[in-house]
Amino acid sequence: MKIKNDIISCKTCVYRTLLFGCLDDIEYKMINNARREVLFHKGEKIKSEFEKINSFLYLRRGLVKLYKTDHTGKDHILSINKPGDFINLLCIFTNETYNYSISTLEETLACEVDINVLEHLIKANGDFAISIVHRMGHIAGEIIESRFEQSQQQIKGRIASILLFFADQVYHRKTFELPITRREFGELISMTTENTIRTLSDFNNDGIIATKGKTINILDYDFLWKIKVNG
Amino acid sequence: MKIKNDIISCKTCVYRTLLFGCLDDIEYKMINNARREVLFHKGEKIKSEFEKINSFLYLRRGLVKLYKTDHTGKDHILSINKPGDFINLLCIFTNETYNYSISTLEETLACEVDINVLEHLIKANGDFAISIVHRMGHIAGEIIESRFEQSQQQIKGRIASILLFFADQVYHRKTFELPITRREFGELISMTTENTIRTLSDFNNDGIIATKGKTINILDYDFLWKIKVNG
DNA sequence: CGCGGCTTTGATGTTCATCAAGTAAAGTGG
DNA sequence: CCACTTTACTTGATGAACATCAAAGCCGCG
Repeated sequence: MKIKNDIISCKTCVYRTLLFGCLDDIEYKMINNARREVLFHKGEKIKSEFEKINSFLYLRRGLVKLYKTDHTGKDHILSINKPGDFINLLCIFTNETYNYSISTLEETLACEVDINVLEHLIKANGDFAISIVHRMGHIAGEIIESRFEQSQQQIKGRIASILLFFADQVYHRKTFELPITRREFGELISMTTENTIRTLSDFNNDGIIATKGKTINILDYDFLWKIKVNG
Repeated sequence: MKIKNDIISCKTCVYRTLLFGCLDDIEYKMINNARREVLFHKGEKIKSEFEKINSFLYLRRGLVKLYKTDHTGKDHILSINKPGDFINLLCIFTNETYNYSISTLEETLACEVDINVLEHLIKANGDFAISIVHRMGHIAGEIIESRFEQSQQQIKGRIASILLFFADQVYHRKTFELPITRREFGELISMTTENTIRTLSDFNNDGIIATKGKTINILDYDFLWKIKVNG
């Protein structure tokens, strides 16, 4: 972890309008003053479950996983978050602790804002409060939707969903380097490493994708969508 | 559905302090004026997925299920909500539509508050905004936790969890009438009706519970808890 | 009384986890 | 830089968990 000193102003941040668009200049300066940029290298743990929440976090660059460890020591990945995501917004104002851990999958640049300043602004600026509540609703909706989707899918559908997630939401390309191991892939879809590998091999043999190590090339995008939706 | 005219004042409502404790008298009257009590009979659909959200709902009495229907027509129950729960708080301020349907499992009395009034109060009263955001965080935390739990459990653990949920959270008794059918039980734990019945029969034969139709009597509470935690 | 939905049990097959074993790749210390 | 250790990846065999199909009893309701 490295705290950056040559931090970029929020004014040039493409993600600024996502959440802070309704702040006036003075309020906005408060955020900027209470803010620090932090650079994490790959594989670093940003936050631990049960750690006290004292900042608001969002990603400028990189990729992280949100996960929980069960009593047998096995990890379960809740979601993978990308630039623009507010990785702790949903649980931030509970006055409690994180209910998941966060680790980086790539070198990651994050903004960290003092939670007290955010709380002050929610109290002071009604429009900002509304925008926070809106944003929380959207994040919750995504969680509900992904849970609903997974409960209908078998392993092929779940693998297809994750591959399409990386292609459409993260890399915006049909060829990309998978940022997670096969084991993490399994932890993300609640399947074993072995069956995850087997299914990826099946997709490869069937000509739906081409795999070479961590490189994935989606050959039949439409068919992958059919698998995602139907199974 | 029946709109009650002899509505009870919020002042005597035991659930009032849960969310409206920080409102002053004038604000509180605004809520009260924008509020109506609605009585639904058993099996009634309160809200449909894709319906526009225009009110805030919470339960005074009764029991409801939140669920989604998939493209094959099969229902998936997201959660069962009891008095005191804010059944649409998490998705309410998205300016969008419900992302699940809500139906009653028993005769249910609900309070419905105009969403515009709530939005106005969030903007005007900072402490109220904070309490809303806190409450949303807690609800989200419960969803994340239940998802994490389910991903580790097989059918026996999931059945045990639901039985303990009804005993501990809903009825506060070890003997109760199951408010859902066996099919709905399956929809709640993402298992088939047949295997749900089989497992309940196993628990019955093993002397962990005693079942007679919809009546459930938990005989070995501690063992049920072990099943919930270990599998 | 007959129909439809709920419940239950059994038989069968599919999906997935587990165990085992081996190869490849990546990190580690001398 | 190389030997060594660890971690990641892969395939196969086996059994457990679960879905599906079928059939029958039960119960409430028009």
